[in-house]
Amino acid sequence: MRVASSISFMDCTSPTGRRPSRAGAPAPRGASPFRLAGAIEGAMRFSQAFIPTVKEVPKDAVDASHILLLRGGYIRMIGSGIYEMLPLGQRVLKKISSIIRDEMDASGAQEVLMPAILPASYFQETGRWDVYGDVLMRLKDRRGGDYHLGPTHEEIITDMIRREVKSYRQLPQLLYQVQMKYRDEPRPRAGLLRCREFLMKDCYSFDVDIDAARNSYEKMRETYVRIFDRLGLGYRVVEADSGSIGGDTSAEFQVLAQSGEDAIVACTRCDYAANVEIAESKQDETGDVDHSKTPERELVETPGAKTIEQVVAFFQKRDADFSAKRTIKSLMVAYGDEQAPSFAMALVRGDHELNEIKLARALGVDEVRLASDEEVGRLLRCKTGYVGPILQEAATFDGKVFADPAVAALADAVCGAAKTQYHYEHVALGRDFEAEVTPLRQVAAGDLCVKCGGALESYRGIEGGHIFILGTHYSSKMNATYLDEKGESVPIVMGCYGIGVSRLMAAAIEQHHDDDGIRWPMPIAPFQAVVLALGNDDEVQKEAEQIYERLRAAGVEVLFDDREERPGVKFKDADLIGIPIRVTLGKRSLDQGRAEVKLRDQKEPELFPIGDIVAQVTRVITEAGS
RNA sequence: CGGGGCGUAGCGCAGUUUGGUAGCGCGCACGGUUCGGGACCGUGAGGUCGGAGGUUCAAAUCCUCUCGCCCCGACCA
Repeated sequence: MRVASSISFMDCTSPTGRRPSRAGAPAPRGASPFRLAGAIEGAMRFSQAFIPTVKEVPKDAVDASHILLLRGGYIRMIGSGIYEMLPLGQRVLKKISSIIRDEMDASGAQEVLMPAILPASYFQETGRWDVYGDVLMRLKDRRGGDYHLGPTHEEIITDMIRREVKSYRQLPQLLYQVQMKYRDEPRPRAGLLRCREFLMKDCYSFDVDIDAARNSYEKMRETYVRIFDRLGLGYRVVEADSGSIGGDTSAEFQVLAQSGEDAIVACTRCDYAANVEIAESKQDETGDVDHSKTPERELVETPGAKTIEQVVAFFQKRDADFSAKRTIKSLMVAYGDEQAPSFAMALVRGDHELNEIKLARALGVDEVRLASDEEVGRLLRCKTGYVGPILQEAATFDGKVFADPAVAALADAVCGAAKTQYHYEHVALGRDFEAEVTPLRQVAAGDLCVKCGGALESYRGIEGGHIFILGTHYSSKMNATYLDEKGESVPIVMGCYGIGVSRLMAAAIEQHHDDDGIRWPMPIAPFQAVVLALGNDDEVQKEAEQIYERLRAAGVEVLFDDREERPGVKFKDADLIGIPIRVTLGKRSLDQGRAEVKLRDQKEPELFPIGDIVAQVTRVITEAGS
């Protein structure tokens, strides 16, 4: 065992593993006036910490953040999509939420805490008890009453507000909470990125009218920008679909990462950025398509050519220049009542993808789905793969047909003949078939920006935050009204603003890691620095301990690796856990009166006189900001 | 919900085809040697083979049912 240092009184436990006596603890914990900005309480000895790192890759983990959180001893899974936070994980969560709380408070929002377990009546009031379906974690109490765990809290907070707010004088209000949310996801995956229980900061604004609500929304947008900046994450604010939460205006804060679930496009020239679900690009030229020279339509037998790829391969045999850009992809979709669905046909150019959300909007419905093979057969009398807008006689389909502008721009195209094993050659919209022209396709890299005409780039992102103007969607359903100056009853205008706290912890790793482990941005690292004492030389141990004590006295969150482990083990663990600053002391450097400082982001260490270490470390932390 | 895969020691895996003493690596405990990038030698502890039922003299292994986990898709603030 190590020799106790005379200044180790602030330790959680003494080096002997026993608690220090009260009398020996002059400074109350958490009272250090020297704490650096962004620091949370705590320094720790590795030998006494609960940091169970593992060498081998857990078999069920695939994503970098999942693997590293498990290996680094941050989290453990106890059920599908349900995780425990170990001390390191909890520290990171605390740091992220304290930055969030700091900025939320600064924006004027007030923190509340609502229950996680909710009586069914609130969601029944807005219809979400049914709409949310299987995603709601439902329970019954002993008397058979219906309850559920909160997936989000619009109804509850709207109720809180409607009971108390009666007058315009009581508005605006801006309330938030940091709380566990529960969603029975169809498929939890990727560790903390998609859980059934997750930590979320949710905030709700209540305003007198839409203009005031826009103000709140703008204020939150700015607050979010400050939060994401402070977290040290690379992100884009993108226009987004509002989804099932309702409302019109919304923006997502997307943490950029190759492994992200969401595809987004961003302009290389201006600030336009959007989720591909709703992204638009500059309209393709559609005016004056000249098909006067287009040859007569021709029915071609195309055995086995079911996919665009196969069709292209078939026509390339005659014309080497033929490409998917000269084909029309025809898709049958079903919408409306699932018992008796309606059908529509969507046409996009062969090299484009259909955006179902855009099609749904064109149809004026919430969602559409691709028609089944059986449905296509019944409506068109042909197999999928040969669908086309020019129907054969036996077809019974009489729904709407929509075409993307890029299809309208084709003067001489190939499309399915709506007859199994056949395609048409030389067809053109307006001559051979009719369709309503509206943007339907998924925007892709290289398309032109709707705002400025610049080229769009594509990224992948992880949705870390989402802000919405809800309007009166909830307040009108729940009768949350106030009396205005004229004494008239008016529905409150709402907004809601979420940040996935636990998800951000994983997102940060997806964005910041290498082969050796995590590379935490300074503001959210569980510790700012780690001190490694190498070898079992008494002098080295003593000196390293002094450095550790001086760092903590200076307010640095520091982990002291005092374990009786070989150097390699300590280096590997330090890299894995991902602490930004590593201070290493070994016999060699001690003999020169020096210790080594290495940043997790850098390859090479730097040697400094031992007396300068504290200054160096605090300088790096200060420069990293938070 | 559709498709695929996997459940054997704390972790990672072999053993299942062809039924017959449950194994390996890591980790853990003890002793020794080592000590700047996951050391080495020796000794040792640790397993209802996911669960239930069945076939059999005999089941990790064959059959039936069931539970759980992962991946792809569908879905998703």
